[in-house]
Amino acid sequence: MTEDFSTLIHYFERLQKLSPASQEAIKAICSAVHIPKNQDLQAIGHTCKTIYFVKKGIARIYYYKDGTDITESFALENSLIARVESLFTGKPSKKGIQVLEDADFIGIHSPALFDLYDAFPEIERLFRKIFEAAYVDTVNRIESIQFHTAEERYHDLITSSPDILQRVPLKHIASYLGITQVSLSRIRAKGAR
Amino acid sequence: MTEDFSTLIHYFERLQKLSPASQEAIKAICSAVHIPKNQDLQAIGHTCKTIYFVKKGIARIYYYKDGTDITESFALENSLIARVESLFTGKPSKKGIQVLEDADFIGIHSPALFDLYDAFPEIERLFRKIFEAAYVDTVNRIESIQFHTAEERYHDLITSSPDILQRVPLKHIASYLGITQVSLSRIRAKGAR
DNA sequence: CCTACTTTTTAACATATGTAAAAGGAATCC
DNA sequence: GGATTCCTTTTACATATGTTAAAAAGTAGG
Repeated sequence: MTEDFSTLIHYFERLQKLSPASQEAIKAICSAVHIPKNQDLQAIGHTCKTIYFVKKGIARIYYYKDGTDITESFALENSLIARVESLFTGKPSKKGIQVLEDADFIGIHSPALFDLYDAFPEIERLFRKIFEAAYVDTVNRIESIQFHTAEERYHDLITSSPDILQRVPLKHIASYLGITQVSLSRIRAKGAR
Repeated sequence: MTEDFSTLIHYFERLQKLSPASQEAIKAICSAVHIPKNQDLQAIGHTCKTIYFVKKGIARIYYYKDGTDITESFALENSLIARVESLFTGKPSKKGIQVLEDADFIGIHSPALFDLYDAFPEIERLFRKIFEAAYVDTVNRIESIQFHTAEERYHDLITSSPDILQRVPLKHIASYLGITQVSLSRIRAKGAR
């Protein structure tokens, strides 16, 4: 095990102080994963048993709705990505994770992680905090989707992630915003006027 | 303390087995609250420090968006309600909780609850599970909002909560669905044809 | 460099939902 | 029980977004 998981431990420690024993326990269930652009990190139909940390690159969670490809979310550097609706229910996910730029991930094996909760309450606490924060983000996103126009959401997105336009195809941004490519094009044309 | 919190303990035990000591610790930070119809259980601007369990009645979380009253969610009997974006951040909430039918709640004081996490890991685990499940629901709700029409969401709602139509004003259902009363009326008229 | 493929834009038309105003119903209060 | 207020529906019109198709622009491979 020569891999360097310190980036991840550092990320975790900003949320929850971890004893050396906890840190080692976490590292022991991590693995490094490199995936080239346009490949799937996790396929549709697969039950999610790994939480990924993005060291480098971009990934997206996507699924098919009536035959069209929908992006549920993006994950950029220094963030976690997982299909929680499968992770927490144990059911196969209707969603996949695709890599949009050659990417380096750290994978955390979730059944092993959940086993650590008994021996290391601070690890359970860490992930409680992580998912509480993700939950709050998701509640706020509902407000954003439901009560802002697609145009407002587009401008919010490029404000919060200015480089995303250069890094992911517009069609994925359109489906992420809940609109068609055509609508997004119109919005962009309008903004350029 | 003559109050009966056994409904709540029973609700919790379906998710996580609790020792008698944990049960007593939880009961010690609970209180019974009765609120009449149309009153606020928690006001807008107040920092959320109580998680409520609905024993009887209906409540909704609401806020104002450009002056119009928006319902974020409903809570019926045998469910928990809290403004998580305030609960987990400690910031004042822009949302309030209003009672739509005379209601009986059990309030759980959240700072006291979070203090229990150190002494009772199984209580921390219980609430981790509760909020993980709520998180999954919220992720699924985004899919529902973004990729189903208002009409589909209306029919989904009355399928999953058939009695809600009789119990809450349509205007709240409309804003919950992300549409105007007028649109909801149109959808209902269409269905009756 | 040329071809093929993918992505993005543009155009024309259809539809769902929003806005505003008015009217009909239902509940509440004195 | 009449008046008032709130809730719901209806109408007419405006607008945003969807759908389909085609053109244009950009990208990748031989």
